[in-house]
Amino acid sequence: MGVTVLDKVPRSGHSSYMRLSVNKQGEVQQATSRFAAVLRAHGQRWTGERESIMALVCQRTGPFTADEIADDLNGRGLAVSRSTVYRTLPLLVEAGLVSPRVASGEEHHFEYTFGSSHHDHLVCQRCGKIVEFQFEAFEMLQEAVAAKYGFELVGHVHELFGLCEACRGQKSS
Amino acid sequence: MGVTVLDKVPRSGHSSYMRLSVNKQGEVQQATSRFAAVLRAHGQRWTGERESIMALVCQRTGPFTADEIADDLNGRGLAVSRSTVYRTLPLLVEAGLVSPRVASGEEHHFEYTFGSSHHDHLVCQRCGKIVEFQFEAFEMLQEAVAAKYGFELVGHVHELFGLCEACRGQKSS
DNA sequence: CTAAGTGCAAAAAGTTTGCACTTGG
DNA sequence: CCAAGTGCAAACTTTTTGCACTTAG
Repeated sequence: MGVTVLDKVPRSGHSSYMRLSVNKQGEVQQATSRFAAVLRAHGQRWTGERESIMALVCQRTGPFTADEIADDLNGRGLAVSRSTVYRTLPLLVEAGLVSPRVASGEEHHFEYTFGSSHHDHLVCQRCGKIVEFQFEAFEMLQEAVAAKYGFELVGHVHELFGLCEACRGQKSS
Repeated sequence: MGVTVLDKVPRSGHSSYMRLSVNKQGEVQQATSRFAAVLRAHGQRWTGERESIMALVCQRTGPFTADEIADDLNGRGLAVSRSTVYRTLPLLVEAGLVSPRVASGEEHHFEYTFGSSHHDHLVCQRCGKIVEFQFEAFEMLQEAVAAKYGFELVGHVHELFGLCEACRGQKSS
């Protein structure tokens, strides 16, 4: 059960860290070929733009928006238009590589959720602190529910909202 | 474990059913007084507009958008401006009466999630069919996770994505 | 080759804001 | 009373589209 505590969501920010662990690389490759396969199956094409987007998305560890991906891409000198990013993200969702996330009154958020690195969020409604958690039991139950209704599970969104320890004290601000 | 199968999300539609079961009425009252209390605690006011919005929101059984609420309100002859709805929904979220939901590329969705009538969703990515499910085990685990990190749980979002039985057949459309 | 994809700029959605007017406490 | 809330219209932000051009298969 891995845990990470972030201070507010780290939006945007051209964080040019393209270095990956060997382990992660394998996952990216797997994700990439899955995307390519899904596209092929739908008579769609594997383009350089889609590859760039995929690569970037795989690096992300937290929620991101379409706009952020576009900016990040351009920040790295990769010329991919905003429209293309907007057109590609839904494809990644369909392919089960990315999941939509709950947006708190702003734009839509997505998150890379392919492979083992999956986790869910516990969000403080007051200060915005996010705790990532992972519980095997949830994953198993989810599979069970999906199966019960004849669904093939592709992804999920699971966010818990509440007040963190610090904020519980000064409740009625 | 209650179950309901909807055919696509029933967006908008001025469905003027204001009739409530006695049981439901109690819940609405409880929700209303909670909202009033939270407002008071923050030095905010209990206005007719907020009451109208609350009442409407309590009737909703599925996801809705700010716009829908505004239209519905106006359809019932209640003059509440769109801005006010946009300004009120976040308050309802803070009060723990409403939870944000995952939006699939459109506007932001919310859902009334106060009281016992709570349920989660299983959504087909291809045809949009939604199955509502409720599993006690999830609720309990969620409380456990929140407690583990010192959070007081207010609400949650839990949506499963996949392909329904019908859509699994014609996968590569 | 030619259907699918892309970029651009324009349009459409969706959401927020400033300001003068109301109103709850 | 007066700080908080509201409506309206304008401003903004985010997302979608039409179209001419490019390109993967």
